[in-house]
Amino acid sequence: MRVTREQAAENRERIVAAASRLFREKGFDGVGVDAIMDGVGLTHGGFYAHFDSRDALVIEAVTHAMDRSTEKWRKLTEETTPDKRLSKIVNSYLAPDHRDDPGHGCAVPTLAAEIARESAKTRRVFSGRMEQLIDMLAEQYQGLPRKAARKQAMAALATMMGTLVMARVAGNGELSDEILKSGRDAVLGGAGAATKKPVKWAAKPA
Amino acid sequence: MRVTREQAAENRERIVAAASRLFREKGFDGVGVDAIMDGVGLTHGGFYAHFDSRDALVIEAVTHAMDRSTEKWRKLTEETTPDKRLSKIVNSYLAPDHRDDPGHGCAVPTLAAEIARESAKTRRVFSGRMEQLIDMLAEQYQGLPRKAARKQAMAALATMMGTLVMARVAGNGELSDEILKSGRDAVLGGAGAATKKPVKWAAKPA
DNA sequence: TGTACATCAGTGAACGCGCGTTCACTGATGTAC
DNA sequence: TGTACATCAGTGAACGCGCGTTCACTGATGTAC
Repeated sequence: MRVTREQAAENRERIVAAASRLFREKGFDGVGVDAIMDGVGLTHGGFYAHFDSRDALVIEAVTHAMDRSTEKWRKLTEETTPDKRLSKIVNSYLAPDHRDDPGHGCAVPTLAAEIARESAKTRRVFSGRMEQLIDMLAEQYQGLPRKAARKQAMAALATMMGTLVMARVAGNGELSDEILKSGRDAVLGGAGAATKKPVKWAAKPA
Repeated sequence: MRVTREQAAENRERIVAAASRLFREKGFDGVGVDAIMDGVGLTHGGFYAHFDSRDALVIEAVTHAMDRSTEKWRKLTEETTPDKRLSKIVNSYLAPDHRDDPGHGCAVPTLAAEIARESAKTRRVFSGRMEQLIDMLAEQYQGLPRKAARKQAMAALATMMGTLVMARVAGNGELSDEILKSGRDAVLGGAGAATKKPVKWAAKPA
């Protein structure tokens, strides 16, 4: 039975949102068209009224997830004073809540490794969104020249997403929390580390 | 037709090695039993003379890959003076050669995100091998107390594997090389950065 | 404003294909005498 | 050391299931007059 144009548009958006969440939770190969449409309360046959193929949805779902992350970081910075923005982002990213709920979290730790194996087109789209996150982080390194800030931002994102992946592998116990903390301290400068002054990241071996 | 016990044992090892490489290249869901056995020159039916199930092979293949990484790092440290060991490991890890050949590289960037979704048992096994890598890195932070060294090592591995994932998403062009360099400099202290003295990792925003 | 017709989002069955697993069979290896 | 039999790694066909996609159909929405 036909529905309103408006309703149809809303359904389409809900399919993208559901897919976006399910892919982050179970991976691209862990979720079928069936499960996605179930998650929206529709039947699988109707899927192709909205998308040419499952692959087309994959791209949309991933960009949707990435845009939500950018949005979230934007909100975080807006409600925080400039000197606390970096720590705000990093602490919310490397928090148990984020670790334990990949479906609503950043798509880089959950899907980037799989995207690295996808077509050049898909990788380019994702790459572009990754650079948006990098740019937002770079803005937080105001004390550094533009290029150096960008470099710090790249390494920060790599550390953040790598830390989250490793923490998730470790589960949610002591080791996992330890990993999260190591990531926070590495990016933010190690307040509360073993020594009084900030632990020097990349300390030279004795 | 039956083969020597010796031959059979060798075939088993070759199946594990082939699976290990193929999983790293294409992901757990990107390779079937068929393709693995093809890679060894056998037919798929014979697979079950060696393994109870495909899942059983997955665990063996992953530990195989991780043990090869540990072995490689061990060799690298043995042939290098203590003060250059960390940079030796990091530079070989964050090199274009490694980025462009995931099949023979570290399993953490290629498979950890997928393993995070596997059973607790699988995650525990992988976690244990990850800690071996962390321990080896921690040994390179001789100037720090045991706990601080371990913490640096965790963050270093997170940065290294995160950097590799992001570099692979970016392909193998300019952006990808830039990402690789940001990771090397972050872990090793930024020699060759925009400023003369090492860029302070985790520089406080102005 | 009301009526007749065209459109098309959504339904549910069906198709085709890939993949993990099973199984009867083969024939060289391993073992018992 | 040689012979007879049991074992079992490997073969290739077949099974069953899940999944992406197609399709005829439904009936409310949108449109033309």
